[in-house]
Amino acid sequence: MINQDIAIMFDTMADIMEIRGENPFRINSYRKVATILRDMPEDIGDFAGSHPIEKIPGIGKSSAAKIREYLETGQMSDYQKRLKSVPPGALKLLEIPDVGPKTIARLIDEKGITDMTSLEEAIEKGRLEGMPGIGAKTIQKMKKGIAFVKSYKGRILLGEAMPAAKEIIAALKEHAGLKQLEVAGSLRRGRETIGDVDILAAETDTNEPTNESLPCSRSDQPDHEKARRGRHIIKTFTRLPMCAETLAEGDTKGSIRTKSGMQVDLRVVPKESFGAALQYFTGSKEHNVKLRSLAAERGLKINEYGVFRGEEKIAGKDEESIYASLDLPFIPPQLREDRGEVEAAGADELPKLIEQEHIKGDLHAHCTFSDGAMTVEEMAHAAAKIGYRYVAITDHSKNLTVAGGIDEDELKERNELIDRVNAETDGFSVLKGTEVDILKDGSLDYADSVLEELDWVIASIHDHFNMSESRMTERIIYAIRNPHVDCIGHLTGRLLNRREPYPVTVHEIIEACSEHNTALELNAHPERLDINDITCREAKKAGIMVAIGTDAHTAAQYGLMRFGITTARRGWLGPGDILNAKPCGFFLQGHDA
DNA sequence: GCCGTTTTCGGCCCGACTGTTTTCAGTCG
Repeated sequence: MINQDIAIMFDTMADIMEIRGENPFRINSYRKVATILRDMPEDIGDFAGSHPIEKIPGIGKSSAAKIREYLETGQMSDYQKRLKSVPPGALKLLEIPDVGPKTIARLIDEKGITDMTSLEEAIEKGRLEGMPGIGAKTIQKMKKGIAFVKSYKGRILLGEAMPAAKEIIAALKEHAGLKQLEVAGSLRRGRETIGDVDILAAETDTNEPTNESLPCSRSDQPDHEKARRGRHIIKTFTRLPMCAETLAEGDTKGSIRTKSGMQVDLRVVPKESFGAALQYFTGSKEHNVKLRSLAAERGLKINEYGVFRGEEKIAGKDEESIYASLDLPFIPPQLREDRGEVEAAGADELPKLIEQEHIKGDLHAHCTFSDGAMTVEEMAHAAAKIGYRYVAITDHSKNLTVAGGIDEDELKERNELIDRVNAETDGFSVLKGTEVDILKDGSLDYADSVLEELDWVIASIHDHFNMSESRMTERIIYAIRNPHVDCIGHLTGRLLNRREPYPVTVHEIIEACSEHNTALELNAHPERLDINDITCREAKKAGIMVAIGTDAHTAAQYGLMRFGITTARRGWLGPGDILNAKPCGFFLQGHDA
């Protein structure tokens, strides 16, 4: 995708400028351009064909010219020039924790370091010793950091980070007697991958003054007493059983690496500032910057302790108060990416977002007929038990032999079983479904006469990933045109940290879906989250419905629905945009079942 | 480099922790 290619160039230029010590605000604007390009649903080349690039807020004349040059020539001369100004391996050094641009610049200029290998060598030979400001501890940290970068396997998946965070919160509640604890950061915003886990704790003390009008620094509490309590909480944190290494341990902040390699930061804040701190540490940075500029226009100042008019604290106990001080409604964490949510909130046009309670069923599940681990009955009972009204059993089709895909006879047998299960159940239905393979030429793995017997047809790609973008797109559109196809499964086939998405022109798919009234699946498995948040939002704009499915192969995986919901919320989707917020009857219309 | 219902120049968020420091720079979020 060309947007991603250009975004990487802008990010790389920003990295180089940091090492070269250029104006931080200029660097920031380069990073912003990269983010804008990544978040753009459409191809920047297509966009540039009909719009001036500099009309995009955040992209000015200078960046637009760079982008245009690349679109026209396949080259960006500023990028090439900047690349030559640092050793090619030096950028990788930025990934080492606690090693930043200033240090790297000195390593290059004073010691001739060019990459990770030469840095390791210099450390081994003691060549860094005696550098002013870089002592034994810093060198030791570098060594550890290099080992960490080498073992690094990518960002942590939402589905791994959330349970880990919950476990730590439970342990802190137990060992430190804390009541108010929340996940913050990108994990709270529900990003599909997370750099590190942020947790926020409020000090618990019944004697604490709660007078909102007092700035926190004028609390009756002696500072040393607060510091002592904070330190105690942080010490408890760094001694939790899951902690493998302590990275920092202060009065209000601690940082550990867990045994599974995750960095977890804990911050302790006064109770009366909990909302301000939660808002602040949830981010995103871009969202906060926007709020701060809104505050500045009103003569207010926001920091992690509250909202202040001069010395007077006017908000901070909860997040609602922070937004209210700016005359804004509460903005859900999943929207806080500076993608228009602050403006929408100001105009009272925030969408009503999908919630777990709106979900009436799961539209993607497997049973023992294909590669699932549980029977139709077991899957049905488990779904009914969590309060669903239906589940679609969507076994693989015969082409997908590795996953036990079933042929027409087996499908018929399974459908008869589903009929029997449904006959015995009240208020709950099993939908007769399939996840039918889209074959290489776009045709489907079952004939129309077979598909028309089913309540719910997901069509998915499971092979021939290496096609060109245009052929892959045609292949999927061919399937969309089949009137029996209700939904396209995991559109891009990506596996986070493991497999790149196959190339597909998303806006053409969306157009085709819109034309043929076909839904897109939001596969809720944390490795997939496919379609992603950006595509969700595009689908909504085009009026396409989204079906959240967990791809459950066992009943326990119904719980993955929450990650799908989070992603849908990030895509601004509400109950009206989600197919499985509809009642069961919606899926049975037109069928005999 | 970007932006402007005060502005075309001057601002762009800011506090905690660490290490190597005699008062602060670098890193991080």
